[in-house]
Amino acid sequence: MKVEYTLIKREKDTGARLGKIKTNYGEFETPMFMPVGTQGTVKTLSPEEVKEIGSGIILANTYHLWLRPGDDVVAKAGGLHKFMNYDGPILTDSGGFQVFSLANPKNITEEGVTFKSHINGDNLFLTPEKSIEIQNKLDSDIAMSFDECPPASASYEYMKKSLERTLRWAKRGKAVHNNPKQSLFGIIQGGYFEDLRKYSAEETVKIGFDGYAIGGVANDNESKEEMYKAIEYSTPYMPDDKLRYLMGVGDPIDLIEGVIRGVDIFDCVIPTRLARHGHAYTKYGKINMRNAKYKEDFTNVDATCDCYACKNYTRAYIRHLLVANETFGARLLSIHNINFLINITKNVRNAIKEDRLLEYRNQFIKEYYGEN
RNA sequence: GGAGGGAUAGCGAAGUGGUCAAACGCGGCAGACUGUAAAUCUGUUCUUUCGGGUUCCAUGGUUCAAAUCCAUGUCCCUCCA
Repeated sequence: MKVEYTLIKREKDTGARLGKIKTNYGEFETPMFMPVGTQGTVKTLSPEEVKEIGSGIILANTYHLWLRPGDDVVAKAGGLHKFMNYDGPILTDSGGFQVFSLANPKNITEEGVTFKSHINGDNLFLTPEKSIEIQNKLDSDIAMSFDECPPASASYEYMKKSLERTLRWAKRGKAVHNNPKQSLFGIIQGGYFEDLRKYSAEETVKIGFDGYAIGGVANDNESKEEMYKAIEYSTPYMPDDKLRYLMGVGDPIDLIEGVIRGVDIFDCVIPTRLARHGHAYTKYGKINMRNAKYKEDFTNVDATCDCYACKNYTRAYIRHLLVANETFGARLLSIHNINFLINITKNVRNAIKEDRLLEYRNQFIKEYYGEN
């Protein structure tokens, strides 16, 4: 089956959506945060741990799995779920973001994109058809259209040209998509230009997908205000009865602001990357757990947190692990940070149910950014 | 007893007359990170009232100028008896 989205209610002040999504691998409530497992693993965590944290769905990457171990290997294993022993829903990104993020030389033409493999420098050619074909084989629950994700600094003219090509790519991808169990999502581009976002959204919806994503907002150093506007420019044109996915966004406040603007799911590498780099989210802001001041801090990372790391380990111990380069430290913080974001989405869901989302947002900001 | 090598910042290690407050690595202290080329990257690390001040085992010397040359001492290492 395709994923089925049900809109349960809208929050009274903001219109934020509480929903439910059904997949072949179970259902979960939205808003939801999706941990990133680029190479078929949420770095340092087992699939069981990811599920225990309460994550409804994870993301894996077409580009990376195509290069290694290869989509054929995954297909032979029986698909990505079996290959990585994860029986929850999986969304695969199309490799489109890698067009933006991977090192040059790269050449973008109507036909597709020429990459240099980041692993061995091989020349690679990825097309919309190829991306969908790979995702069909990976057998994820949700495949993403192959898009171009231009830098935020791109000119209006380039953005327009790029977005139109992305629309043509979306059609081509849809035309070859042939996995009946897999949903296919379209991606809205258009940078921070209101008319381009509207145009991209309307045209993408016209093509017709099982869900829709907003792309190109987490590219480079845009301000949060710009990013929020790009979301506002997009969501009004996205259908009520389909899942809305904001790609690459995961700063705690951005999750809340995204939901307020009509978004259902998010993905982001940041909780796990920050964890590996020694940072932890807390109710009172982000902290660098490597700092000397935690050397003899025998409290847990976040007094309000009930995750495995916080229930069992102290800041002093985790700092020791980080400083000693022990992977267990990165693991504990990955558990904690993902838990923190998943918890935000849980709090957001409750706030929607109780029609107090703005109140929740304001309280969160006060505590997270306040002096404390 | 004899021959040779060495002592440089928290540690390891470059530098062998001026461009040296002294490369580089580690360690320390901070910062960044938003569809993961990311357990990565960046800054900083004698002292200072930012003018300077005091350094390269110790003491004395040569020189306009010494971490670098000379003398003596102390300690360490290797080899031969």
